[in-house]
Formats: sequence, structure tokens, C-alpha cells
Amino acid sequence: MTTIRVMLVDDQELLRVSLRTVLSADERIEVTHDVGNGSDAIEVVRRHRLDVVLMDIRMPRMDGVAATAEIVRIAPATRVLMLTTFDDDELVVAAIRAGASGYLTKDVRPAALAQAVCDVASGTAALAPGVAATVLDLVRQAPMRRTAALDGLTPREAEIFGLLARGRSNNEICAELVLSENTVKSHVRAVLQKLGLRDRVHAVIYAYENGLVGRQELPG
Amino acid sequence: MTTIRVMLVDDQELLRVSLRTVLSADERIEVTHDVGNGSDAIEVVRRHRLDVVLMDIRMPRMDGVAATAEIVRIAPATRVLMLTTFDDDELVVAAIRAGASGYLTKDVRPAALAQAVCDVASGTAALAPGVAATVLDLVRQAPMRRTAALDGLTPREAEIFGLLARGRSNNEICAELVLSENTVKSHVRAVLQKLGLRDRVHAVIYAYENGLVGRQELPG
DNA sequence: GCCCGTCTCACCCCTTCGGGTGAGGTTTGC
DNA sequence: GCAAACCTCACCCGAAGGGGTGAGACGGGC
Repeated sequence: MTTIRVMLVDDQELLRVSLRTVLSADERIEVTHDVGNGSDAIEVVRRHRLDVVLMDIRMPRMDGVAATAEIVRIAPATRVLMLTTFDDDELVVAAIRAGASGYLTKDVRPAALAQAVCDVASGTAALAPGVAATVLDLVRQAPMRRTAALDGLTPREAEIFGLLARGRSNNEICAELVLSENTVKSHVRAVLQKLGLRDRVHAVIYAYENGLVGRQELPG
Repeated sequence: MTTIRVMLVDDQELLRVSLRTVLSADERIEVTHDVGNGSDAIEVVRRHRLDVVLMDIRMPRMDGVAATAEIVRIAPATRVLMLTTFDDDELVVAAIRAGASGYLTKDVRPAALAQAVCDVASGTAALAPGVAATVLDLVRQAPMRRTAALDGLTPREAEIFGLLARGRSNNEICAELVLSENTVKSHVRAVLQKLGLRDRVHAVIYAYENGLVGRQELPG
């Protein structure tokens, strides 16, 4: 059995040194590289085979999330384990969506850290207890995040979009806004075209995915 | 600091005894009850204050998921930690949605088990490494979850509904499932009729409002 | 003044969709 | 063996939706 090749990515050199000490104590692990920012990390990934990248989420010169996305893209076999001082909810989600295999807070105990590295190397995932709660909440009922995803729409178009998202037909919209159906169709066309959506079905999905619509009941 | 009051729920008495031994070795933990099925567990929860319920997911007389849902309903402060021999994907999701605070496999090491009990008691969550990967996948691109909101649909219809919820056109569906468009239309009609929905737009809304679909990306 | 964006509406086209009906095949259960 | 689901597919129809073009009215900004 070969050792697990690990790279450390953190802007604090002091922390890198201590991480190296901790991980090197585990005979299953070999720390082959350590760098201070995301750009350098990507360079290393491009040139060397790595099993696990242990990455701080907040860094200068390309943040951890962006670096993770790029690393996963160019080296899918390499696992990325995020390391952070906080269990910032948004960053957790962003990191996971970027393709991170785990998310640990820096108060993790040394033995647990080494174990987590081995876990992700073997294809499983590692979550810090405090982070796990956040993730479970996400599974339970997906959150809605507010976005400026309607930029570029005129006020009227945004209004039409809101009705589209609620499942209104063109006919219902023209009744509610006192417009001719032709006008409604013009607005709908503009909305779909500007947002790059194929049809009103996709408009509904877009609305939900971007948190642009609250809870609603279906009539009937 | 008071001890953490724990109840064990498992149909195998042998396992209950060994769990009791393991957990009692930790001075932070006090095993106050142990029962052999979900119904008894609920009775205990009704009468006593508990911090953590350690529950097997497969049991006679009300399965672990149903019992969890009921326990969470009547005693929201009590945390439920699922314990299972497998990391069955569907059961993981069901347990989490029922309100479980953690999910461990029975190959967990004793010290880790005690730590997990303390973790969930303090409000965080505990996930076994093998389970965490499953959950992360759900966050990344959540697949369709099985729910009562789809009762009455045949398996094929439920499958069609899942594609409807993702914004697929009839044409795309018939390509993905290798069916004629006429067949797809038949299924779509049955789905809309059974769920009392006007059109596919409302089907998407229904899916989101009932948590039947996770985060997804729109193509393009 | 003029231009530009917005809102309004009209007409055309063709595709997609929802609804109705019927029908042949399989599997499941009584 | 028969009934009852279920899956499959076909044909029909009318309505709804998406796309294109054009155009009149109003407003603000230069």
C-alpha cells in the first residue's frame, strides 16, 4: 500500500508547518507539497499526481472555492478537503458545490484530521460535526438565497416573471394586469430571451433555484 | 455539567447491552433506558426527558424512521442518532428528513460513537464517513426523493414526474427513456390528472413546494 | 428638436401541450 | 383462467405557447 500524497494550501506558513508535522506523524500520509495560495496550488496539481489537497477556504490570490473548482476540473481523482476557521454556511455550500469532498473546521483534533485525510482519499467524505448540521439542514429543506438574478429585466418584465414563476398562464396574466394577450406574450418572450430560458417551465425552475419565489400554494 | 441522558432502541438485546457498556464507559453519558422497538421508544420519550435517542433504523413494530419522526414531533429537544448496518442511501435521506441529527454505521469505533452522542447532544450533527459522501451528493445535485406526495403514481409515472420537475419537454423525456412521444404524453397526462395539476408548469411548482426535487442546474 | 427605451398591441407562423379514445402487451394476484 | 393493474403506442382534436415582425404612444435625456 502506497502512502497518500497530500498538498497543503494555506496562506499562513505557520499553520502549514504545523499541519505538516501533524500529518507526517501518520505513516499513511506523505505531505509532498505546500503552497500559500490557490493559483500555486493549481500549478502543482497540473504537474504532479496528488491524492488529497487540504485547502484553506479564505486565501489571497484566488480563494479556496475557486481553486477547488479548478482542481476538480483538471484532476478529478484528486480529493479536496476544505479547512476553515468558521463553519460559514454559504461557504460550506459553495465548497461542496465546487466539488470538495469534505469540510473541516480548524479546531479539529490532530488524529481526526489525519483520519479525515485518509477517509477522503479512499473516496468517502469527511464533515466536521458543526458543519454536518448545516448540511443536514440543506437536505431537509433547501434554502432560498436572494439574488440579483433579474438584472436586465425592466420593471414590467420582472412583474411578468413573478407571475410566470407562480405558474400563471398567459391568459391569467393578461387578466390580472389588464393587458391584451399579445402584450403578455411579448413580455414573456422578452423575459425568456433575456434570461436565456427555453420556456415558462424553465422560468419556474430558475425562480426556485435562485430563491426568487417564496412559498406558494397551487390553486385547486 | 449534567450527564447526557441516552436511550438505546434496537431489537437485538445483545447489541443494546454492548452499546450500554461502551457508552457507560464515557463519564459524560448516562444510558437511562433501552427498548426493543419504536413504539416502546415513543412511550419512553413521552414520559421522560431524554437528550439523545440512539436508534436502529430497521426494527419490528414501527421502523426507526417512523419512530424518529414521531419522537421529533413530541420532543423536539431530543436528538435522534440513527444506527444501521448499511449506509442505505434511501434510508439516510428518509432518516434525515424525519429529523435525525446523525447517521452512523455499526462499524463505528466505540470512542467515535461516544463522541457522536456528545456531538448531537450539543446540537451539532454526526455523520459516518461513508454516509457523508451520500449526503454531499444530495446537496450537489439532489436526486428525486421518495415521498408521500407521489402516492398513487406508478413507478413509471413517478419517473416521468421527476423529469417533468426538471423541466424536460415531452420530446426530451421520450429520448431519455426510449419511448414514443405518444407514450410519454399518456404518462404525463396520468401524472397531471392524478396529482390534480393543470399543466407541467404546475408540476414543477408542486415538486418544489413539496421538496420533491433538490438543487438543479438549467442546461444552457 | 431627436433618439432611445419602455409599454402597448397586432398579425403571422409552427410547435408543443393537454385531453379524449382505443387497443395490444405484460405481469400480478385471486 | 380471469380480472386488474401497468406499460406501451396510435390517432385525433383544439388550445396554449414560443418566435418573428412591425408599429403607435409615451417618457426622459442629449
